[in-house]
Amino acid sequence: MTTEKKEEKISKATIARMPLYLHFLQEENSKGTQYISSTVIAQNISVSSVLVRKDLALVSSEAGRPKLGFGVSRLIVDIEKFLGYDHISDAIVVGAGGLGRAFLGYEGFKNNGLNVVAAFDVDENLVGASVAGKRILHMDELGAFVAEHNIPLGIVTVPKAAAQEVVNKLVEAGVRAIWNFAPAPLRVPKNIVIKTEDLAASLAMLAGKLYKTGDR
Amino acid sequence: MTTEKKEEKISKATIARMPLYLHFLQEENSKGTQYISSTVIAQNISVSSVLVRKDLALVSSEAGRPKLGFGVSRLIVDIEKFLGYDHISDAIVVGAGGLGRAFLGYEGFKNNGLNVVAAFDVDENLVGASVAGKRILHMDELGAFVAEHNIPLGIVTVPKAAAQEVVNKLVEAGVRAIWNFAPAPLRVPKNIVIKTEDLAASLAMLAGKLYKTGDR
DNA sequence: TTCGTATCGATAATATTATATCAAAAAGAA
DNA sequence: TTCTTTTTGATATAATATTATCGATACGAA
Repeated sequence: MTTEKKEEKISKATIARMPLYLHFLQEENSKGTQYISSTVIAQNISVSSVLVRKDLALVSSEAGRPKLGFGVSRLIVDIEKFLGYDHISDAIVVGAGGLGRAFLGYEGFKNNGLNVVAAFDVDENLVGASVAGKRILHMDELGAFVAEHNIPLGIVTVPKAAAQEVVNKLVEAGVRAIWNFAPAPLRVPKNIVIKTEDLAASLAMLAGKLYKTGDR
Repeated sequence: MTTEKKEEKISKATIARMPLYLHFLQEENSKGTQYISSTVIAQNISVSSVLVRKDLALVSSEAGRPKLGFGVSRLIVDIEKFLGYDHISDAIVVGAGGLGRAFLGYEGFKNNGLNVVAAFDVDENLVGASVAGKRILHMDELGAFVAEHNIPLGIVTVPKAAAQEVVNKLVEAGVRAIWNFAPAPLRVPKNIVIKTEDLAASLAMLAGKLYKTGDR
């Protein structure tokens, strides 16, 4: 079945709105709402209704119906599929510090299709311990583990100085994507997908907005 | 001296690039580089040189010099000032779960002008404990603490269900900005600055890019 | 001192993203 | 069935962000 789904370029801004749509739709769904209009969605997400329709048209093959709106459950399925929430994939965390252990202990990402299965570190005091039933293993075991379990995603929570080296090891081990929380821009081969979570930049925006309010 | 600095609207995209510029400039500075051209910066940040000049013009009053480029140390000072890294302000964390304790234990944000001084929770098993010398207090003490220490920023790391209530308490207590890590859109009065860190959306972008590479 | 050149900063052109407008579709009432 | 109304989806417009172009500046060499 060569569905030949035209893979149009979907902007980051649109992707970023998808979880908002999804969240609201799930809420409505649990209230028993069957159909919903773009106007209602728009008001709750604080965007324009036209934008809602454009966004939804990009990820859902089912068109909205005049006078009725969009089918809530169908939208949920389509958005979840688009976001990859419909198939859970495994991930490992490298760096078992505070943030790394938080990832180990947090089950919430299962709702986002993400299952963290183990952590890795070089600190002998941490290696061997478990958090929420998930082991902390030594970095030396990383390569074999990734290969054996075919892990597609590595989450990097090590200090800045170690980040590039860790990323190299992950790439070598065979992960296809990296979610980086170290405050450093990293270099990866072109076929590897990387997203650096720049909390400093976020904080900067917060500070910037505070500044604009004058009260600093 | 009414400098009357025209506070132009600086886009989020520009603000997000500032930490990248800063990081690179600090690296160059430590290597002893005195002057640097927009072209060189552009190559390292992977943006166009024109954009670099535009961005820098927005935050630095000192102009670049033809044939030489921009003064590195001066740029660092100006960017840090713009980002608010030059004056450290205090913050509290609400929710002493994995992520909340990670914030308590992480000193790195001091470089970004942020000092986390205490955490709050309702769990009696956590209240009274300390992480990295910082106390975990009971939610009931939040109001008095914020008022007494004049805390401007609250970091929310509670589960989704509790997030709105916590935010209300923070606002009532008198914080002026909120950094929200709960996966929920929250309502705040207009004079309060809020930034929701939507990790689900980030993850979605990662998944989206992976999808585009076809190898899913 | 003069010249050649690297670099900036201003302006114009393009690309991207969001909003406004409106004809067409279809549910539900009369 | 026919009419009214809501809502979609397509197209046009506007706003924003990025890139291209080019004259002006000043460093450093001759």
